[in-house]
Amino acid sequence: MNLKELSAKLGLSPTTVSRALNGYPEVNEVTRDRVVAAAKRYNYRPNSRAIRLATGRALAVGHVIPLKTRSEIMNPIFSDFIAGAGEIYSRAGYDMVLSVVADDEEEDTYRELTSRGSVDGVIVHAPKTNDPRIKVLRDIGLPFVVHGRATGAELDYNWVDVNNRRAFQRATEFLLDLGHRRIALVNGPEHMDFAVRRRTGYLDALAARGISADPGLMTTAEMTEINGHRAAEKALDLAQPATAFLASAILSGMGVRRAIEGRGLRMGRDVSVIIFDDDLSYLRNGEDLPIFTATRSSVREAGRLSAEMLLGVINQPGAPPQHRLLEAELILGQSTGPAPLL
Amino acid sequence: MNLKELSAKLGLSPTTVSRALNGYPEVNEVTRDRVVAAAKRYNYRPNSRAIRLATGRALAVGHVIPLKTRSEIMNPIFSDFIAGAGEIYSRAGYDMVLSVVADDEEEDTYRELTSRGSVDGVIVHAPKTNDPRIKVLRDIGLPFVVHGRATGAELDYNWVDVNNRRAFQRATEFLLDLGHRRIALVNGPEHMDFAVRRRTGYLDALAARGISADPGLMTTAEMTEINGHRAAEKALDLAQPATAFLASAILSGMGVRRAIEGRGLRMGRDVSVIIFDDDLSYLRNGEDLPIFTATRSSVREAGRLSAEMLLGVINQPGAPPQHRLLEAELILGQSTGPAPLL
DNA sequence: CCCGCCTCCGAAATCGTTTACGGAGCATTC
DNA sequence: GAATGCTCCGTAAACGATTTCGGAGGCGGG
Repeated sequence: MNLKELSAKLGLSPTTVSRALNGYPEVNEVTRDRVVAAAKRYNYRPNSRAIRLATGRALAVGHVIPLKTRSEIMNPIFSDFIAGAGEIYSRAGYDMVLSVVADDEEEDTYRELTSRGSVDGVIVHAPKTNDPRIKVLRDIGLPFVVHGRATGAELDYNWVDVNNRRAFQRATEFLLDLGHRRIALVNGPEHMDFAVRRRTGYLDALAARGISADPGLMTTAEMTEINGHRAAEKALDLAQPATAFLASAILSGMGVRRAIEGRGLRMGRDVSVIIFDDDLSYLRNGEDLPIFTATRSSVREAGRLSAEMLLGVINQPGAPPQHRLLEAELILGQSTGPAPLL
Repeated sequence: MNLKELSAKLGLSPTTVSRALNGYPEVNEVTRDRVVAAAKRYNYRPNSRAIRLATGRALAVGHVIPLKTRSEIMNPIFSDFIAGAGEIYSRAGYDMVLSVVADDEEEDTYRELTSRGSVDGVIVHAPKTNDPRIKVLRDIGLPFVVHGRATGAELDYNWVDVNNRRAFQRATEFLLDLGHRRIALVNGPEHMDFAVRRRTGYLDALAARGISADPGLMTTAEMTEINGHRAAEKALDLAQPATAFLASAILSGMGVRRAIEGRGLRMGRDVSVIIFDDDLSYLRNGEDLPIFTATRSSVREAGRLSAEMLLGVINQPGAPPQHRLLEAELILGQSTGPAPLL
């Protein structure tokens, strides 16, 4: 059942039927009702392919995912972010198209997507410091929103980000207030922008108290359980071992916990741990009571906000760049306590 | 730069240019070369919206994701499966569109997707026993492939699945061979089809040795670290505690391990653990040496196979239903050993 | 020489919508 | 009573490709 057939059944022109269904004012209300009723009755749904061609819009947004052997982006964050964004898209009648491409094809993919007209905008995931994708997208003229920020980008752009620096600064201060002086940082990969910001926050807090950072207490690696475990082992083996940990992800935190308990120590009493909790649906930080004290910010919510921003940008081109800086909340769990007296 | 402009520049008709670029035989090779060169030179890329309308194909496949508050589908599996499938799609020039919808809207979404013509086929995720979606899709006539199987479906359909029953049967036998008699099953939610099959495998292996299953050793819940921990605590608290565990996911297994080590026991010596390892990119089972003994089957590979099957089904309608049953390999890690002597 | 076949190309319809433009009918205004 | 404006609807041209149908020209065969 297409528009022509429906209009024939109604004895109207396709124009009027189209206008009636799309809410245009130049159609009598009684005919509109008649049209709407018939559309429902005959189960008419406009062909999206035709709409897209006629309107020149793709009614779709893209998420480009570089398929690295190193798994940076295919990370636990991803599915929850997608879930949040997808919620907004489907509500707005937009499709979400995912492109999984080889690492070096990402730029080409953006060009393809625009010149073939398959998307109206994209979300940029996992920005690195000085990320080249931003310039490329600006040059192409494809609307985009970055989930995170890319320090060093010369041009302004749309982004949604968590205040990573502040979060880790607060977390560090909290540990310092508890008397901890040997605080280990179990950070993510530091070519990622968020990881740099978190380190900065950590260092700022230490500096503010006149404590010099110990490079031996700082590690950077992909945020897996194993890496967390390894980093904690190392920090606990030091002559002056760490009494507290700041972990960039709940998985790292789980590794840290395992290292602590593996030594017969108790987390929250002997050693304190704070994690960054993205509030993932299948990696919950406890149920009623949080296990880890954490800086928490829902990545699903970030997905929603990014999607909303992108749809806004698409529908009002020429508007000034938008920014949304979310503050992570500091939630108290069972993994922190006063520094043990020596 | 569209087809008309390009053909004007070449002094040819749009027809010939289209044919030249699409490899039709009725065009002289020298003109074809000329056309191809010009297309590259002017950076011409055919508008996908127009192609879709003209050919009547969507050149896209859908993945419908019910957005449950209970997070079943938004699970760790998801992103790796998507990565595998997306690889195949982009190689074939297909788009992958994700629809995140409320639980009760899934059927409507399928109808919408077909009648609006936005996809050529879909992948069905996380089938339950007697899953209603299969009948719906058959009725609609939309090509689909199920990742997993739905016991009790009356009609035949396309699927890609792991031999879950066999995997858990072998794992159980392996533990029995090591002398274990109190083997706990830490299963996933048993309205999911794969969970039922795994339980069957477990029970079959026990029955074959004349061991009656102890309901107190069997738990079923979402596969999180916390639930794994809880289940293990319970099984270790029994009067006759478990000496071995069979966990349905690596996350559950991590919880089991924590419970074991929390009691000062050592995994692999005092208590054995086997997990089902989906080979997730960010939840690796060790690095060189596997931590857990495991039945392993790459979910990313399953994504690839499902996508290939779906594209095949789309391009040869009317072909008989296809099936692909993958066998999980049993890999030896450090988490299993002979049952302790009493 | 004519017919038929093959090679190569073009005109025009088609896919199913949206939308610019115009026009009929009626009421209002001066 | 003519001009103007408003309401409501239709004609036809887009959108940018594919595809059906057919035709011009060259070549070989009878």
